[in-house]
Amino acid sequence: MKRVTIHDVAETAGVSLATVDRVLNGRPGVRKTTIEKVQKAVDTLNYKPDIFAAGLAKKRLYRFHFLIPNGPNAFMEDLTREAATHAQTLSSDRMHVHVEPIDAFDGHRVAGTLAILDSSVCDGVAVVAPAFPEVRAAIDRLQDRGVPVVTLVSDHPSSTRQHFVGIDNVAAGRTAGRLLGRFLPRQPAKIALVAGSLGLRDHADRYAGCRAVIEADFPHLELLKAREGRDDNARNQDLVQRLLNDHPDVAGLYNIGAGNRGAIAALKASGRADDIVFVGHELTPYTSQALRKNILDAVIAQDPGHEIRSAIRVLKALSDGAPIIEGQERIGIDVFLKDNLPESPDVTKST
Amino acid sequence: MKRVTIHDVAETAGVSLATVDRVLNGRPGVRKTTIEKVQKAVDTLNYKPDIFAAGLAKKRLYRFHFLIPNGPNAFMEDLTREAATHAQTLSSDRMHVHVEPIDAFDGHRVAGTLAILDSSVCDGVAVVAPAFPEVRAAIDRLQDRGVPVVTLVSDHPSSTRQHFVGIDNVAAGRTAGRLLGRFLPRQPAKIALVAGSLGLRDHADRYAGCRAVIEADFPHLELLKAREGRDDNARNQDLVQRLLNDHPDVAGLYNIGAGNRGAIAALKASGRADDIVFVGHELTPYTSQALRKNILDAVIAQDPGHEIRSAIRVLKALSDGAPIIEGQERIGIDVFLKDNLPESPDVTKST
DNA sequence: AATTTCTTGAGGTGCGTTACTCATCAATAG
DNA sequence: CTATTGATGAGTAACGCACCTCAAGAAATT
Repeated sequence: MKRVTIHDVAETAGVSLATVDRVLNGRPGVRKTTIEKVQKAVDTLNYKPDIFAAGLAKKRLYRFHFLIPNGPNAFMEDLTREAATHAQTLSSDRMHVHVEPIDAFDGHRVAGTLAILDSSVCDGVAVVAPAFPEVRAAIDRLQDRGVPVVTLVSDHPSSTRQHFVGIDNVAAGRTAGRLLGRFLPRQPAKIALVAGSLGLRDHADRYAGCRAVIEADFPHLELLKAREGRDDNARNQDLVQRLLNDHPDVAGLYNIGAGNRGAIAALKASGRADDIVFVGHELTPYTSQALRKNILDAVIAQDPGHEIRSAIRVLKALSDGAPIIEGQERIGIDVFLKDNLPESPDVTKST
Repeated sequence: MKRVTIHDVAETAGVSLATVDRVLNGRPGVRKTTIEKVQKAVDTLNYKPDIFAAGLAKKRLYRFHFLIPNGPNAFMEDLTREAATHAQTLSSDRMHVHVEPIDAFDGHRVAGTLAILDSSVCDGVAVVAPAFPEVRAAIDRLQDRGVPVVTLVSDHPSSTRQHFVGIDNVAAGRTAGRLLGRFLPRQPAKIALVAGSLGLRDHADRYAGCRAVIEADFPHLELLKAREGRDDNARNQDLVQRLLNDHPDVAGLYNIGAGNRGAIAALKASGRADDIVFVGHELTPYTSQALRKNILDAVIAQDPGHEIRSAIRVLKALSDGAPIIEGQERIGIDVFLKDNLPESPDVTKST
């Protein structure tokens, strides 16, 4: 069980240490046949470089920037908190995670933030990318400069980002639709929809997924036109209140985006919270409590901790040129009922 | 942004390198006041040892043994596969994960396997612990010998195991109960129950959770007496077939344990698959397909990949004497409908 | 044949810790 | 006053790899 070192590789390949080093680190000046000899030796010996020694010698440093929207959004706050927590924990692992709050509605500012980054200050970027063309362009340019970029939560499929860490929002919407369909009695009824903005890709995807399922499998249910509340609690409260007033026969409510607090308040005030099946997104102290109180009936969520850790793993792999284990990086669409809530609502303690 | 090394600590503490080393590694022969001086220097400089250098110098090796039941259980096979996959990946991280299949029904054999381990051959053990007193005793003895032990999937709360990696099965049962209650129409009906054995702690917990929810929130539903099929497909098929025959008014089915394949077959054969709400556990190729075909209506699951990774992290932390980040190690109770299934049914590829 | 270019060997240094040994020096006990 | 113990300094050899230099032989070019 002794470790295989470059010495062993050199010996069995019949070359010198220097040559092995040249091959292993892709340095020039080695004949093709020699390269193959070395590679064969590596394979037969199953040589793996010692990450400790390599890391030490390389003085490797992983400097990652996380751009996460600020603002009063509980989910983004969770993301930020998780990232900050890991920034602490991982500083001993030669990883410097820098969390930079961004204004998700100001594309130029975000693009500007991305524009000043390059490989001299940063080895990888994870960004919750607002869907502006200038942001997409900035991502592409960053990649050209050799900085790997992963998109977080919200994807930019047309950009050259190396990886997307997040959930399939169409599937999430389908899941919401099925829960609504199955929780509601099998009789004609209306379902009210509230979104942040259908201009946002994730919201549009969820909407499409939900609609597809309802139309296909629950044709007795009627989806009302989606109202846009910009993920704002006050606006959502107002919207839901009005929807409930205008439609006494609304039996279901799906909040596609954030701002559940407003919807919860309106539903509570209406006195119809028990009768209306309400499905929302993201686990927060508010949605947890609403689930416990039977105001919310189900929450579709993604785990911010998993997402941050996955993003870090992926960025590290990209920096190292290591392969990404797809199965490990798949973010699940979590379904929470009142019974399978995690024990503590605050995901992370300040330890 | 320069790295702080022990040299810096030694300098600002006004002591020698050797003394810093003694303090940092808890070696004897240092006066209390000196220890404090060093510690203060560490704090003010915010010194963190370089894991690369430390790992290299220490020639640290993490040898973990995973004892996982063999036999034709898809979930255990997944666990085994995940562990094996990580054994490969992590060998470069100086971790040697050894997977040892055990016979979960032979307590003495398992206890014997545990008995021959000690700190000279193994730095940590994760075991899917069969609920035999001799196994519990063996775990306790292993810990006494200085080998940290975590229980996996199935807990031994009364043993001295350092940690449990798995889900809260009462909550899982509650979740199943609520899904049944909400998916079924609000009218009197019977729910059939199949378990592996109510002598198994996890199964008993799930049963209790399900019963509690049904009785409290869905009193119009009647839970039939749980039949025990020993997680065996043939037996389960037989059981379900008989249950459906004997009770034409059965509207729901909850398979508490493994052996979904048998239940699925029986349900399919009965021609009542579409009408009966069927909730089961664990995501396998069979349950995935049954969900897609509307035979299964919901699957409660735990992610074997998460569990293996969590166990490894916990064992590593225990070996290092490092703290465990509870929030990160909490295993979620996953709910799968046909819409939020992971893309590929086989969780891991052979790369 | 002379010259240039390519390829390889030999060797060294540094990375930050760990885990030693050996030598001091002081305080304390006998 | 000496022997003993305790606390500390000083130094060093790994650990395995990355990266660099210098030199020399081989091959290709002119």
